Amino acid sequence: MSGRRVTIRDVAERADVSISTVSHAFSGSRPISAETRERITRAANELGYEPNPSARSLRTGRSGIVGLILRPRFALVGTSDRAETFNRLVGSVATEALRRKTGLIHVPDIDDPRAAKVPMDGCIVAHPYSGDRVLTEVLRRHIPVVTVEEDPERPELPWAVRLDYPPVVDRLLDHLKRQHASDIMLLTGTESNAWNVRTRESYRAWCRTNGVPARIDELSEGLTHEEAAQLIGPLLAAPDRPDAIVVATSDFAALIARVAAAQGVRVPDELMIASFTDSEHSRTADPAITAMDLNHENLAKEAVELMLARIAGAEAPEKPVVISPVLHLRASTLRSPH
Amino acid sequence: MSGRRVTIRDVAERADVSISTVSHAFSGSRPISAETRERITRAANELGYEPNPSARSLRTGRSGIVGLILRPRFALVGTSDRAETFNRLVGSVATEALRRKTGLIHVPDIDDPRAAKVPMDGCIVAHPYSGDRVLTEVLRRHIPVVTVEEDPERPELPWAVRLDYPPVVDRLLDHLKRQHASDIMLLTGTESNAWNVRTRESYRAWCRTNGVPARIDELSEGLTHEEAAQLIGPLLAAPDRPDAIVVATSDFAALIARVAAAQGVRVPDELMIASFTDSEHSRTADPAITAMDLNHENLAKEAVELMLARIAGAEAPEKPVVISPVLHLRASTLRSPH
DNA sequence: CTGAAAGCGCTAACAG
DNA sequence: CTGTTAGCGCTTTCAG
Repeated sequence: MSGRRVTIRDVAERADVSISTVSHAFSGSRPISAETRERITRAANELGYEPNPSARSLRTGRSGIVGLILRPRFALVGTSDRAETFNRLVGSVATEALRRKTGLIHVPDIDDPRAAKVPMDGCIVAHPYSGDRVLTEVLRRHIPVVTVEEDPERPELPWAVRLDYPPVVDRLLDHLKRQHASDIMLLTGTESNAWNVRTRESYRAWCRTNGVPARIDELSEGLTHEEAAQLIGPLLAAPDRPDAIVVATSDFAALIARVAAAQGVRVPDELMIASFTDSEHSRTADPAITAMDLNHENLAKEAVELMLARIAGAEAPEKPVVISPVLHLRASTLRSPH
Repeated sequence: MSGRRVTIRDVAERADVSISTVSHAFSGSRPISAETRERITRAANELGYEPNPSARSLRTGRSGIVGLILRPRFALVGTSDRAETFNRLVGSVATEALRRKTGLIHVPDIDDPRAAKVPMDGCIVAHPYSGDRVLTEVLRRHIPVVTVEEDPERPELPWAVRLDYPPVVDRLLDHLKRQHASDIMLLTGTESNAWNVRTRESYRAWCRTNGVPARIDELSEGLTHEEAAQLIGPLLAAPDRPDAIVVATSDFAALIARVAAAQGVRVPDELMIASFTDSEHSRTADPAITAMDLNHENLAKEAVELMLARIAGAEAPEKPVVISPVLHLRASTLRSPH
């Protein structure tokens, strides 16, 4: 093909200037006469010159690339609720990184020794688990890290963007109570991340405050819809069926709505349903399902901003950045006044 | 923080060997005595040494990173059918890249001058448009490229993995005909990529062969469900309603099924429905919808393999690699024998 | 089996 | 305003 890559030296030669002049012409880091700049630009274009990013990084100590590690194990292989979550977050981070002129590299598994080590200035770890193994490794390597949601066992890491669940969970539960729910059940996820841990805590606290017994069961994020349906069917048929269910994932919320319809349980009159993620499933279910939106766009925006600040040498913030989830009240929890 | 990054020099000093010995100990590219190797390994661990990827790339001329450019503009912002497609492809490419010890970098917009230039050995461009602008730019820069699906205007590029639509489209249409469809309508997408262009061509060819008029209308991939429903409603209410609709995207197929149900049009007896992507929507629709699966996993696998071969200096293949889409016949096109 | 040294392409002092 | 030069950290000849 094209014999050799063209370097800054070739451009300098052709424009009849020194290589440092070429370098500065590109970076704009010192004044260059219009005429010289013009000659350099032409030479570069004619030769098809592109600066070598590795050489630049080696010299400057910066690659202009941040890594993204998405921890939830069901992000890729799970159902479409997880897929949509994954998508929105990755998409938002990518968009924001682009806006900030920063490359984004997908780091599938940092401590797979086979994985190519890539030059990153820092790394965003999204939705870490309790005592997250990968987060530990990144810290050990002294890679500047920002987390999206905190590691529940390491709440002290200040370089984090987190969601403030309690007020929103309270608002949801208060709302259900006002709609005359008397037996609100929580179907929590089984992954040990902040989303599950914190929402569960908030639910428990609310129950305590309101003097009602907590009623919690698990519905793993990893279940297929078939498996989940197997568990939901009996629950809705049981004599002690709750009159409101808050379920972690929105696709299972939609599934509950379908099972309820099949069993002749009326939503919201006999059963209210809400979920802790929002997606196509909750929006288009019949009836539409009340859901807490995780505000991925803002999480991503703040995370990238924090990352760049950290790379630029900013002081550690006092506290993590706090984002509020957004509650969408929909028909599944709106009983008509009798 | 940690004063300075630790380099190969520090390790050499501490292990009391030369830096070249350290280098070779890591790369295994020449015999090292067990004892020396042991000293080096210990020193490296104690110091927390990690080779600098930029220095390595600069020296070797390889970064071990390939870029992924996903072209369809609705991949990120579109509905969940597009999201699922995006997901499966990115996920599959990432997985395969990992298996091959290759880093994967997300390239959002190659010719945005603001975007950081990243070191990539090559670049996968997925689902290019006709005369794709970004593909042109990548070629101009002499970046080794492999496309997933061909640019319809550049079918001659041999470094491509493509889907072989005609046989599968024929099988689908033959199947519909055997189920006594007499008026099969195609609702094609409006994006000018191979998927739309080739399936449309195949449909036209089949109509010609079978001596029936082609009946094509457009349904843009960019429409919201509401907008699409506005167009579908009248179509199903019209006196010349087709008795089978093949629609590009699976979520619109599911939407058609819902609109049909609402209008009392029985599927599949009065109307058969099929789609040219498969997703959660087609699988879980009622009735489940016949769909063509784009086989993203195999596309990704072959694309990564081709990319690595190309980087390694392999000869250009004679022809693109050809993958077959997979047809899933489901209830939406299975009429009970009368 | 090990060491010395050249240099990948670029940036940033420093010196005009 | 422009040129010279010293490395960034690593791999890889070439010599032992």
